[in-house]
Amino acid sequence: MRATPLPTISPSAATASTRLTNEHILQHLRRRICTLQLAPGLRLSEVKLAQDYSVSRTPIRWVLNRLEMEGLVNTRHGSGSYVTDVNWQELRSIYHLRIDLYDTVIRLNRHSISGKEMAWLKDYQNQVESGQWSNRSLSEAIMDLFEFSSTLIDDPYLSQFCSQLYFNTTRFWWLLHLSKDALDKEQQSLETELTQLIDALTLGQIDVYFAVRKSYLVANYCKLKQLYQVHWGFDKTTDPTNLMEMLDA
Amino acid sequence: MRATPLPTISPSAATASTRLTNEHILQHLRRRICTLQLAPGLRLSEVKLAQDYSVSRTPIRWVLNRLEMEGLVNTRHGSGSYVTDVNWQELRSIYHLRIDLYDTVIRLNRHSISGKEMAWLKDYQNQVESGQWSNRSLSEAIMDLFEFSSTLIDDPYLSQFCSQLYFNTTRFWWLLHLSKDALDKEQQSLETELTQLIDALTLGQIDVYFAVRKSYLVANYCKLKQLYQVHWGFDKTTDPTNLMEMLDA
DNA sequence: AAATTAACACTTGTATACAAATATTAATTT
DNA sequence: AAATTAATATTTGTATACAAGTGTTAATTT
Repeated sequence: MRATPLPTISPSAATASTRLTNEHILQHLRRRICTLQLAPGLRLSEVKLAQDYSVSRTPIRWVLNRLEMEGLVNTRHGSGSYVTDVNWQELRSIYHLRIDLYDTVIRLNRHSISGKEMAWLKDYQNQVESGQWSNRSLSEAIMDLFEFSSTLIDDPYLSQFCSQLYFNTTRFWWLLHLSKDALDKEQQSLETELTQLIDALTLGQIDVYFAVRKSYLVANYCKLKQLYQVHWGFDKTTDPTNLMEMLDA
Repeated sequence: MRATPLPTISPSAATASTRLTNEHILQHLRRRICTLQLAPGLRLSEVKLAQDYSVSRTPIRWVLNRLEMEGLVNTRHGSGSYVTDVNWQELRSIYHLRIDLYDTVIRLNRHSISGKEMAWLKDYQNQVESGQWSNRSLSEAIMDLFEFSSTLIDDPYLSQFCSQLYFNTTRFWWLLHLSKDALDKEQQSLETELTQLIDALTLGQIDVYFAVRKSYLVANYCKLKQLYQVHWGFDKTTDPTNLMEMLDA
């Protein structure tokens, strides 16, 4: 169920025969941040991470640098590396940008679908329809779909940038899917989106594919916006409310 | 003449009292790459750079990692760190993306001009009109204007992304301005652009500011495209011609 | 003489000791 | 007892020795 398979080890039991590459550690740590296993505000100790992944501080520092560039971590000399938090204002900006960027992708992207890609998506669809989904597993599955979609963007700069913005918003997915009811609806929503996406690729219309993706992003943004307004009033532009406070409420 | 003043030392004579920060080294090295002082294909030795900037390999490796993420350097284990080269295909993609992104900036950016920014631009205009400009100095001045413009983009993600793309195209500026004649025309072009930019800011129309910037980017792209077509024929999509070969011709 | 192989020099990657900065705790002063 | 200050522990940043990989050169073999 993964576009790029992650090593299935738990980080604290990294006694695998082959040493983990820096890229693997980066992906693994990023996932843990994006799925809220590592909550905003949490301090990440370099020595602790080094022990967890059975490497020295040097590769860990490489990974933390990457995560800092991506905006997921904030390192302070003598203090620690902290998982970043985002307030509503910043979150809204990122969503607006992501929505607008989809138009750029639709205009510029000239990717032609391969059989392998088509097969991946159909296999993914089967697994989504047949599986039982928890909060966590569905969240990860949706990340898998995003990562697959980003491989359909030919321009490496654009693809990477879209991913970076995604990583900074996906943590808030949890805000919308705390209840069992919301989870079921999300699964249904994903299934209908998948049929549309497959239809688009079957016709070879990559632009339609991303148009569908965009519409679901907009829908998600609207839901989040509504949730925010219900709980904290309308358009407080100077609102410092961050993710952790929203989760607590 | 700099938005963010660089230390004026030459890198080999870094005997300054205060140690250079990593950020300074990064900016300095990036400038040297973007102005072709460090040509595409060149191998950068970590120990050599460490000596030049009077630091150990550790900060240098941090800088090279950043430059690799920006796409300006390519590091290979056991071999070296090489300044990247770009072929026409890739260059065109980046230009298309940059042009399209200006529309995103125009749509989303809500920056209000401060007196300080206005003053900077007018001072810049004075210096451009009064100064004598060589190839090198005009190239650096144009980079200064870009860096100033990017500070007018509020969204940090969008601003940084635009900068990254800029760094990957600006090296080709030299292709268009090898002759004294082209240089003079470029200076005149810059002067007229500046009056338009100042007019836009005076009226508080930041969107117009970036519309002007966009038009000059498009003009530059067209010039480059024309140059390419004259020398290497039309639309060879599989053309591996890179910057170094174009400069040689 | 040509091809192959082994030895060596050189470069980046990792691990680790130490330096600099920060956070915490204990001691001191008021 | 409260506030301040000094001492200590903890954390990230830097320098450096060593490991792993690469490229070149010289020796060896055919």
